[in-house]
Amino acid sequence: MKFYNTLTKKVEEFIPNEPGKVKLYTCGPTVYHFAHIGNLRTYINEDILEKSLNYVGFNVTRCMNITDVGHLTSDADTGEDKMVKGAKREHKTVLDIAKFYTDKFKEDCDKLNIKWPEIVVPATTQIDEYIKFITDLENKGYTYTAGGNVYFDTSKLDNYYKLTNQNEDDLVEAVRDDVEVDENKKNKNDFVLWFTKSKFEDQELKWESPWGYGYPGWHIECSAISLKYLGEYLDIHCGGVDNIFPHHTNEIAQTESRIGHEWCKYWFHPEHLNDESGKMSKSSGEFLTVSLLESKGYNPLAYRLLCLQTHYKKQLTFSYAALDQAQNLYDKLVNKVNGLNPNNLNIDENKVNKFKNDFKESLENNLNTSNSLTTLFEVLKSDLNDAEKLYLVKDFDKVLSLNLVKEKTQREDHDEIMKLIDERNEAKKNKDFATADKIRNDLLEKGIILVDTREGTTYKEA
RNA sequence: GGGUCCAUAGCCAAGUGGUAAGGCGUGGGACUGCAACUCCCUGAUCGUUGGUUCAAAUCCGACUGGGCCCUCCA
Repeated sequence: MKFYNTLTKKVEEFIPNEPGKVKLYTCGPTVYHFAHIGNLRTYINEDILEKSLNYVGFNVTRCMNITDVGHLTSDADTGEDKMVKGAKREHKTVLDIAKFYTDKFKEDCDKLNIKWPEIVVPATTQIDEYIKFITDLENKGYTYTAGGNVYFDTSKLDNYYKLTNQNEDDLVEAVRDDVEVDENKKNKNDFVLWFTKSKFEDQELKWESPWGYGYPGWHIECSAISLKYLGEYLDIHCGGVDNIFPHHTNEIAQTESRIGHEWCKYWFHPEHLNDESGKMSKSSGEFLTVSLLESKGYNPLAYRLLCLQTHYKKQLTFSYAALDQAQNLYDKLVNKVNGLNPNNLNIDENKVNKFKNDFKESLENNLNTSNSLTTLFEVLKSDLNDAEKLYLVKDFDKVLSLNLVKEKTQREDHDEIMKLIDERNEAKKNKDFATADKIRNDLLEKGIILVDTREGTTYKEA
């Protein structure tokens, strides 16, 4: 298995610390609002990574945090906390908001067939861990206190920038207009581990600590949760590209300072979904959620398919034209797959294995999902028998997760429908097309689509 | 200013040195009472420009054009 490693800037063969086992950490969502489909693209690609690792034989343990504390608004560094803002908007407490949007996020993941990690940890449940973590760093001399806050002193590190190839001289402070320079920092890339002096007046969640009543910095949660649940040797750390600096850079700094050795060898960063103007955001442009797509008649899995057609290291610009294409393709795939009739056919292992191998090689080659889809199309076009095709579709769908095979459970009114089909065929024979079309349309209104084939007429559900 | 990702037909795209996969759409055809479904056929010399090479979309340089990051973010 090879994939692009941000740490080395190369596509590399993946070798876990323990043969056959993978410890995978993914940065989770900040649950102050609905996720948009751009957020979800990252999780789709991380899902593909996890399932591909499983497909080629690894045993994956995955952990994800839920950020429910301490994040700024998108508007200004000096503004309200995102969580607080969400709470005010909806007249709820911060933790109610977090619960609500965590549930919504999980629903979106379910609709997109993104597997929910076995370990999911809300940040607010681990305050003791952060305090232990920061105390350790303090004892080792990596911190200082200024202006009421505890900072990490990056000058103690030789290779703070190993993830990004930057250097301190070229770093521009407060490059965004809405960010203020923090005068308390000794070095421009130092960052806060524990706040007691909030930038926002109304930070709602605070805890007692050795440094005073306050709340954790923005980076400590992922480090602490990862160490606690996955140990000192992490195999892969994931997150959207926007996390590379400063979030992941700071995670490496504090974690390796604490444990005293290299922490994680592989860093996986899928690219963003953009809209015409660039990075998709919740505050500008159309707020594209899974629910919105559904309300417009799209299947969420058509969006998943759209993502899989593109490589994860390539930015994708969202358009309804592209989504329409994906929806068309999705419908065609489902039609083809469900037209297969595997009864009483045997599976020839040799013929099947050739395709399985192609599929696997595509995934192993830096998660080339576009090519793995091509293998799927080739299977459906090939001269394999229907049992073999269905077997492969099911096998591929372990990774693709597009629900291509609809389980056929017979409807209660099956006999009734078949009777109507007979009546329609009788009418057709008598050239009474008015009656024939009426039967077809009546059934369509009930969500039943008639399918005429050479072998006769069947039906399917819309 | 620095870092980083990208640039292939109308659209989505694969391609990692040997002379352009696949998909959607379009157009044509088969099937059909008409349709839907399905099936067949149908298109590009790869942002520009130098260079390396017998050979480059693929390697190197320059340029152009996009996106992202430089303390919220997926």
